[in-house]
Amino acid sequence: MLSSSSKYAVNAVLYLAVHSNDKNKIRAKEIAEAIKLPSPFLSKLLQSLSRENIISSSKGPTGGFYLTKQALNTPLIEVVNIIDGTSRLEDCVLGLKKCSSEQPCPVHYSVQPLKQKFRKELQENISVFAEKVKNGEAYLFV
Amino acid sequence: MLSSSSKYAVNAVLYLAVHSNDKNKIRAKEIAEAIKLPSPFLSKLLQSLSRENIISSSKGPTGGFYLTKQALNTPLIEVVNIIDGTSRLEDCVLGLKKCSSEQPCPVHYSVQPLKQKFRKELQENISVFAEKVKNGEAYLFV
DNA sequence: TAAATTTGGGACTTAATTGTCTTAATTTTT
DNA sequence: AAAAATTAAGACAATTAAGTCCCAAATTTA
Ligand code: FES
Ligand code: FES
Repeated sequence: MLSSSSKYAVNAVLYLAVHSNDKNKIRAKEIAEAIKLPSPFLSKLLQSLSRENIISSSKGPTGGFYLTKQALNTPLIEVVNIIDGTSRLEDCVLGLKKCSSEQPCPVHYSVQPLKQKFRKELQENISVFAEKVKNGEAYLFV
Repeated sequence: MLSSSSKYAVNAVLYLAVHSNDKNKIRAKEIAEAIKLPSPFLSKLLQSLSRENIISSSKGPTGGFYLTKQALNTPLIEVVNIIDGTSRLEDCVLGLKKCSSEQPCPVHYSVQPLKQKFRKELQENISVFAEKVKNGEAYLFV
């Protein structure tokens, strides 16, 4: 449902949400080891997110990636949108040019409401999902 | 959410459900033209479905692909399962080895029920979706 | 029986995604 | 000022998905 890249990106962002802040930056390599991922590839994803100001970064020794307090209030879906674009979650499931009730495909009324709810659930802020990890309700990279 | 291949396959199967029967077989080329798809590629998809007995086929002139009456009672999701496998709709959205409530990822409780409903909706028989096309409630390949 | 038509199967090509590597720019420490 | 550590950027390689092609097998028609 999501590309591998955006799965990695979401995991990494939630890892940052749990472990980092502006006083405690985390190197790409550390995250990559934690979530068992090739570090150069993760770096590229983090750079994309940083370029779009979803996460923050700083160079040099003691540098790394981190989330500011206000960044925690970003809807999680924005991470997906930057890596995958929006079409994956919005396009017609059967490939029609446009997903609409004017010209619905045969499965439209069965699945369109679910697609919409899916996007809505991912509109929750990063902090909401990070909180679940912090208090042991949910797990990353297992 | 589905691969391009299984989108094509579902479209083609529903086209057959609407237009074919054991007395009226349809050539791959005709379907490919109707749903605007490269015919050799569609042929391979139809052959996979035929091998798994989701659809029927016969060779030679007057040959082609078709759906028997009982084939109309196949759950639509089987088409997807044959082309994509089941994992795409069952695996953890964030890429955990296993999607489960014992070891849930941070978005599990938000999206797992939706994934399940999605699969359930596609359990409806092929005939149910074909009927919508026949009576003008839904459209193929637009 | 021969020719024509269609599916079946597999090798091959192309395109997209995923992953790696090299070098530059920035910052900190010494 | 120099060295070390880190992100930034982009070229390159490998893998997977998508699409093409060729020829064999089966069936119908003449
Ligand atoms: S038209 Fe196909 S999902 Fe909406
Ligand atoms: S564990 Fe991630 S969706 Fe169920």
